[in-house]
Amino acid sequence: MMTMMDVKGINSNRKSSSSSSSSSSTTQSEEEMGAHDLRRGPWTAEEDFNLINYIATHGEGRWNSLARSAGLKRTGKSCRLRWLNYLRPDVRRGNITLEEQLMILELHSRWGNRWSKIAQHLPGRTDNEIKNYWRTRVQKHAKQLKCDVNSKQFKDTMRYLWMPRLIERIQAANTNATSTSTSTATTTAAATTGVANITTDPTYHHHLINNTDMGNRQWAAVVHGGAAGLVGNEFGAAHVTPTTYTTPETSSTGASSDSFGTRVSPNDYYNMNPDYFQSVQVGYSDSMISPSGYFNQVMDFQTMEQNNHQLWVDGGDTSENLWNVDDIWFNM
DNA sequence: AACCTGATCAACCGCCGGGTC
DNA sequence: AGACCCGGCGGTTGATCAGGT
Repeated sequence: MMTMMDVKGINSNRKSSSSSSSSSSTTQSEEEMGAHDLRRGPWTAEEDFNLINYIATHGEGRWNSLARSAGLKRTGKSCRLRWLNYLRPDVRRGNITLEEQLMILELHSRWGNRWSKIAQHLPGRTDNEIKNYWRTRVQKHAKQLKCDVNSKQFKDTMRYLWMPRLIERIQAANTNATSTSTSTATTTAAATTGVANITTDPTYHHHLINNTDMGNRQWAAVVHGGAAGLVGNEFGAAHVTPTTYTTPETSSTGASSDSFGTRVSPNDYYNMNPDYFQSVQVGYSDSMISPSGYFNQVMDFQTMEQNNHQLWVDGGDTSENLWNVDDIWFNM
């Protein structure tokens, strides 16, 4: 049984207490519950404790009745939100990794503001967190570029500039990790095979450039390409280091730590997210493209980047910020 | 040290769809 | 059929933090 000190929410809340909440009017939820003494605002450690213990015993669901049964003076919605976004044991905390950034960009380009759908592909991340990330980081950059976040210009910048650059960085981290990892041989062999597969596929370059198609095949490769990137980070490594890097092949004995120092074994993670792991594997085998093979195609993007640069600059947009990718995007 | 400003993110709101009666 | 409840989603708010002046 957990103790009060285990509760994550201690001193972490930002909003004012219920006595100074932003609204004094009766809410819809209050009316629904027929209650007049509902608390709002930041959750206390005691409330967190009660909610966690109740769910540990009785499980999730039926949030309104859960709130009452647990003795919480909260709406069901509030309990659900607190649980899903903060108290759930598999919630990841800490910085959004490069791989996660890449995935968010890609998935958002496909699905738009479908945060929960995007979050499903980022295990441990909540829709709220991704939404916040998008609004605070991505939209900020759109603002700096003086273009609408939904404009073609901004989407092209993301697609042809930031995403390839993210891949580059992931690849660089990958290379750095593998160069000092005991699993170098395995990874290199796989990479070599993958390159061969790609270069014998005459349609591949077209697929890369015709990015309306990038979502499925290539993305599956990118996802699995996280051997030192995404997969490694799925286990909690904010940034790949030689000491924490593990390939999928060796990951069963490997472990990495997140920014909070929690060590999670990959096997544990796969057990927690079997669907996700399966989907990644399916995507990878379908694509027949190795991670490194995909990353090698970055050169195509770089060529496009240069072409785009010429096109856009010549076309009259001489904004320095527009092309100062590292400054505006990666140094966040 | 005090103030200002922008960034962050937990929590709230309103709306909608599905299920039940 | 329609009223009601509930859960889920996307949008928004605002307290707090951090860095700059």
